Amino acid sequence: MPELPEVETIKRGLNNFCVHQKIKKVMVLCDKSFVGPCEVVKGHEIVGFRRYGKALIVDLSGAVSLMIHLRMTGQLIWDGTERYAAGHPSDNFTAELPNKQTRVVFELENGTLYFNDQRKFGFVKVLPTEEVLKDKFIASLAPEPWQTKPEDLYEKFQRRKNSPIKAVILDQKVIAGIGNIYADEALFYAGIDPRTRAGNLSLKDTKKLVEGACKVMSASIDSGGSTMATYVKADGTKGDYLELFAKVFRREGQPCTKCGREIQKIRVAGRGTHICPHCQKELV
DNA sequence: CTAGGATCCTGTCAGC
DNA sequence: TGCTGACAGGATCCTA
Repeated sequence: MPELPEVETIKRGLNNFCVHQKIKKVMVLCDKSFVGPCEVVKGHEIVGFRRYGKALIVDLSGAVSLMIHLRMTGQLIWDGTERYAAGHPSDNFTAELPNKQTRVVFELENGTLYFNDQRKFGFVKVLPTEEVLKDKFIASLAPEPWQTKPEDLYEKFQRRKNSPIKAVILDQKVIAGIGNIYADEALFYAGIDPRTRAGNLSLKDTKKLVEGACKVMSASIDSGGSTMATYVKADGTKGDYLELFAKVFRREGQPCTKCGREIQKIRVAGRGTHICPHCQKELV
């Protein structure tokens, strides 16, 4: 679930709450969720946080780093004098921890950091700091939307010309950080039907799509990511920031904010996909 | 090389 | 109530 804006939100929060603290103890409750020797982490201080696409890097003293990928259902929940939680939105944000979905626990000096992950697709991986950039996933990441040159992206679209454009922008080797929410939102911004073959986008279409990705992601980061724990709606019920800015994602059956026609949910590249059939045109 | 589908795992929800 | 299948904010692996 968590995409670039959510991971950026986590990074900023943890930098605020956890940096410069020593890791007193690590508990691995699910072997699959922790790659590498967990003993080497103990006793080291958190030096800082980095983010590459959807991957979070925790740099520790002793030239050791952690790479954390939340995949579909990962969450990082800081429990100190206050709670700070982000990632896949769920009751875990406010629940008693650890619980059934807790996979790794980091005891720090002023609180505890929980890595929760319902589906166990995510992981924490230990590696020497100098090898972070050599990690296969990190090394193959394309530039993020703000650094993407439309000309380069256009080239990649030509190479993948027969795939639906949505499938192509979900590929982290093509453009980094986009997931199912922001793919739908960026395509809506650009007025492009997600089923359009990538080869049918012009350079102008490509520019518009990059612009859309930048705008929707910046807006999300500015509002704290789409999945903060703290958002309470006016009526007192819980919500997430998603509903503050999403124009199509999870809005099937509701009117399009531009034209009033009904937002539809379809299936593209094996993923649930939300479109306005009137505002988004299939390019041929 | 590309394109498409299966797969990892747990949980929830709709339909019968 | 219980069962079944579909689906889920990701990425990789396998096959053609």
